Amino acid sequence: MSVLKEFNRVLKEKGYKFTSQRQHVFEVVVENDGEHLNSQEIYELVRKKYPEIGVATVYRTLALLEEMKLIYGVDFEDGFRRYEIVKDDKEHRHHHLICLECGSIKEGENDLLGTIEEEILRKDKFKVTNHKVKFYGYCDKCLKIMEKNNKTHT
Amino acid sequence: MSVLKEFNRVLKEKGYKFTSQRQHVFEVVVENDGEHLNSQEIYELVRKKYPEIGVATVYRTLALLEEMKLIYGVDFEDGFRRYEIVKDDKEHRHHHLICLECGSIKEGENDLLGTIEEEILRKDKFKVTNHKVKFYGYCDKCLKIMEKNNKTHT
DNA sequence: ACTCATATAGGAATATCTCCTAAATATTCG
DNA sequence: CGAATATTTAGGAGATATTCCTATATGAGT
Repeated sequence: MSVLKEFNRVLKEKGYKFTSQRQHVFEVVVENDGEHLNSQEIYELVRKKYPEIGVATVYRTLALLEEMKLIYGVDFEDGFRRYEIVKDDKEHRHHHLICLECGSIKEGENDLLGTIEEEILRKDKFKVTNHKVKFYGYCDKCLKIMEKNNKTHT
Repeated sequence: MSVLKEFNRVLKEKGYKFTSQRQHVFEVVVENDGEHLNSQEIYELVRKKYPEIGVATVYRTLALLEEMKLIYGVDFEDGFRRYEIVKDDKEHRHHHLICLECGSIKEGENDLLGTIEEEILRKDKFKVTNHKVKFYGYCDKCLKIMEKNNKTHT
């Protein structure tokens, strides 16, 4: 699995050790891409394959992975820090569409915000290097359900 | 002070009571607009004027104010939930510019994101009703300092 | 003022996450 | 391979932010 080799390589490059704990945590995050797992959930999943692992190690490893820009922590305001994989090696250029009805989280298109960031540089003299963007509203599915309910009500 | 009367009116409208605790919490948030106070800081400030207040009451009141859409909680990932006043009575249409160098938080222009939200409706079939947007980067001041340091280095 | 539902204080409880330390382990070098 | 060494880990204690619990207090309507 080349993604693991790459992980090993980046670790060594930065002088970190390649331990089985780190490997397992990384694997779980990779295998559950798109799930937005939180630390607890990752801990539970890792324990299935590596029962001896400690909570602190999971937290440490997640922090390390984030520092290495392999993963990315998002706060969906549910009390947990949730993680996802960084896809491109540049910046975390994407955003989330969070449905207020069903709670689903969809990842949005990249690059929508580029022009805005230029405008911010012009207007506010602020050089944007990254962003965390969450749009709240209603997903396609829930919109349709709500429309139908409205019709039956009238 | 008409803002307090308005507060009283909205409380009654929703069947909530106008207590001095709620009044003091609300006042502190209003008086420190732009400061992005967290719950602890609000608690401390309220205690100066109303020493008997309890922590739980402050949390409850902040949750109530947020539910009433009078204030708005933001997570700057420093471990605290921070609050600011909702200015327009519609949506929280603004964003934050967070400097990675000095940690300053500036509030950005409204309405920058309107066109993007239209595009999201078209492309993703997702109806946006609100957003939480944080841009990370470097503020004017820090950019200048960094430029200067670069020059002296070469 | 009386009534009653709601709100509060205060502390205990919970939950997430971090710190601490002795033991374990990855990596390097001979 | 095996020894040396610095890093990493497990496990639990600790820290911190927030919520829950309950008897008491208080606002609002009559």
